[in-house]
Amino acid sequence: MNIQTITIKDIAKALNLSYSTVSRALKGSYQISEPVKEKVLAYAKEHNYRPNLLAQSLKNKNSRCIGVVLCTIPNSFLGEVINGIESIASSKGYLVIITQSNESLEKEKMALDHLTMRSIDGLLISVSTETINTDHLKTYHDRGLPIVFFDRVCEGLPTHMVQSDNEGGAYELTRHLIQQGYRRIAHITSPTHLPMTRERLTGYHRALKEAGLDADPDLLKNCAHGGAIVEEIETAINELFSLSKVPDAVLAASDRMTQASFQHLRALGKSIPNQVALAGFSNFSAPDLFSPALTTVVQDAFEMGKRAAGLLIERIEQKHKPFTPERIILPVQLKARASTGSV
Amino acid sequence: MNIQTITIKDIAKALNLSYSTVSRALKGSYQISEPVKEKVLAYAKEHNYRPNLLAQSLKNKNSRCIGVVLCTIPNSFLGEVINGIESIASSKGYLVIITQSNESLEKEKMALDHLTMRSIDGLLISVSTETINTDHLKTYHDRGLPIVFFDRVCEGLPTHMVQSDNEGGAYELTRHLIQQGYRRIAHITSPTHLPMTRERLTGYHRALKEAGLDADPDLLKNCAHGGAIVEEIETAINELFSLSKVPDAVLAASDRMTQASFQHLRALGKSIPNQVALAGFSNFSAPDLFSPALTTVVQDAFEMGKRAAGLLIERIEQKHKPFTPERIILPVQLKARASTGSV
DNA sequence: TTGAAAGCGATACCAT
DNA sequence: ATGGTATCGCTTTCAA
Repeated sequence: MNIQTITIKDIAKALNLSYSTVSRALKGSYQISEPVKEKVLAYAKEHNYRPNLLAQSLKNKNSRCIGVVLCTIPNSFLGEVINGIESIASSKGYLVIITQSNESLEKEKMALDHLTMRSIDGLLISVSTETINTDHLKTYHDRGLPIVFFDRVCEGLPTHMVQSDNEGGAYELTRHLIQQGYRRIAHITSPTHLPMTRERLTGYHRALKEAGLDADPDLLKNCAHGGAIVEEIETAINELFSLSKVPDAVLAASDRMTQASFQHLRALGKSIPNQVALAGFSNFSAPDLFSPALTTVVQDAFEMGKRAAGLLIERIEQKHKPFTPERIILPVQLKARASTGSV
Repeated sequence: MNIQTITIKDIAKALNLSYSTVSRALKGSYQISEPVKEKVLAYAKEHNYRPNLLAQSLKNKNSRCIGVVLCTIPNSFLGEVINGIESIASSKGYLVIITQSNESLEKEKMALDHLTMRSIDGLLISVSTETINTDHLKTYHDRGLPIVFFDRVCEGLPTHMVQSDNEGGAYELTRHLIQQGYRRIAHITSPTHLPMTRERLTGYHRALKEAGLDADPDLLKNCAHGGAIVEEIETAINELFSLSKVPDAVLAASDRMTQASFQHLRALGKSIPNQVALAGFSNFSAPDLFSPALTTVVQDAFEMGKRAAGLLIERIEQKHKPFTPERIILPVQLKARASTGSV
């Protein structure tokens, strides 16, 4: 249903004008005389005229909507990204439609299909952990849908991407752990096909190498679902602690992984940071309320949303012009706290 | 833009049929012969026909979209509510459009205007703390927009509402605190014009009365912005602790209030639960990771979303039929933890 | 069973 | 400066 009071036709009839004149007057066209403009505007205001956006979209072939696909909304990091997206989008007059993939490729495709059927002007996406093949995105991209990746980006599509400095963050975290005296640092990672995972791994390795430490492959645990399934992380941690040489520190790759690791380490009765240190990528609103307070690398989620939305809208509004895909790397910030012995 | 491959007209031309026949065949109308139906469907599938939902909406005067207005997306409770809403909506073929009011009446009105301009079939709303007057909602409701309230409901509109058992929750929390030996229990509340606030207050008073305790008005602190502004809560707590008779327990009304109270009590160096106990309404995913673990009343956020969406869609699809406004009260669950001395 | 045509609301080209 | 009209893609009434 559409809560519409009057249409252009109503105004035209009431004022004895043609549809086109009213339409033009409403848009402030220079070809319409002042008196007519004023009359139309006044009548429109008085009768609370509101254009039918559906009809406009149908005619103009644009909807001033942008679609967002991400794993899950109840997530401290992504929630802030959404806020960043909305701040830019609404200032430019775009409506944001958010859909969730729940880490499922199937749902990601469905979300994409739905969004495009509803006519979106562009897409912002952080892919699911199952998204190895990107043909579904490529199809739409090739047909002209502007796409910008954020957070979990994908290689292979010539478009913008906005992400955190994953390598730098993992490097800082690892170096910090080493400085604190930890030597057997385990790393719980997301699926390896994600660039993000490889970048973090690179930072981790670089810090180890710089310190002259060996990278023990036993200390690397891969979580195929990126932490969506708690058991996965519990298993990883259990395996780590059944090694002959157990780790003395755990580096977790995401919000959920950090939290799940925390919970499971406590359940196992491990004392943090004495028996084992814990640090991770995370955007909890209050990591200092945990016991002990969590050492984290904080990403600028809001800025990520803003940048991604900005680039997308620029693409949408300059569709004709050629462009060079940009890859934006946002700096992250190490927050050393008690969980790594920093007091 | 619309990623459309072919239209009904294309199919009609290709198969030498009229538009109407194709349209009917696509909908599986009984008036179309099997062979024609099959031909059309096959051709449509082969050429990846996808209906233009904008055009359909314009014609049918429905959009199969429902709008949601809430304070803020990055919120553990509301995030889960959204998931509940989506689970029902998507199963019934509705797209969910989420907008935020950020506790501002102005933004709430704007969100409402935008949503209705985009043609939503119905609205789910949890009002902002500033929403005392509900004329903006009434206007749309009177014009036929189905509305269902959730969480922060409003009186005065003859429509469904879905909320938690606020009175019961506050009662349980207060009774628990009393049982644990606390006697001067402060209550930090949301704005008093919200039914939710009054209900919680009632529960709090009922428990006090039952235990034969006086309700000291000094122990009641009202936060006009419902916790959106941290300073507000800090001030409330500071005032409580500058009383001649300080409280020995604090009952917080929401997620954000609970967290902010926690943080500020710690900043003040108050030992929880020895110097002061803390308990509150909250849906943190891991209240046991706090130090000390938080005693909370947990609301069934997902169920709230499901019920609200279910009622709304029912209203949308049976618009003609008269209905009796329902008020659904969802049970809550007390989780006693260390912050109230329960260890 | 199928087709023709009007119309949803807005826009823009072509006239005047 | 203003009006007439076709069009966007789809649905539906009326006719055949």
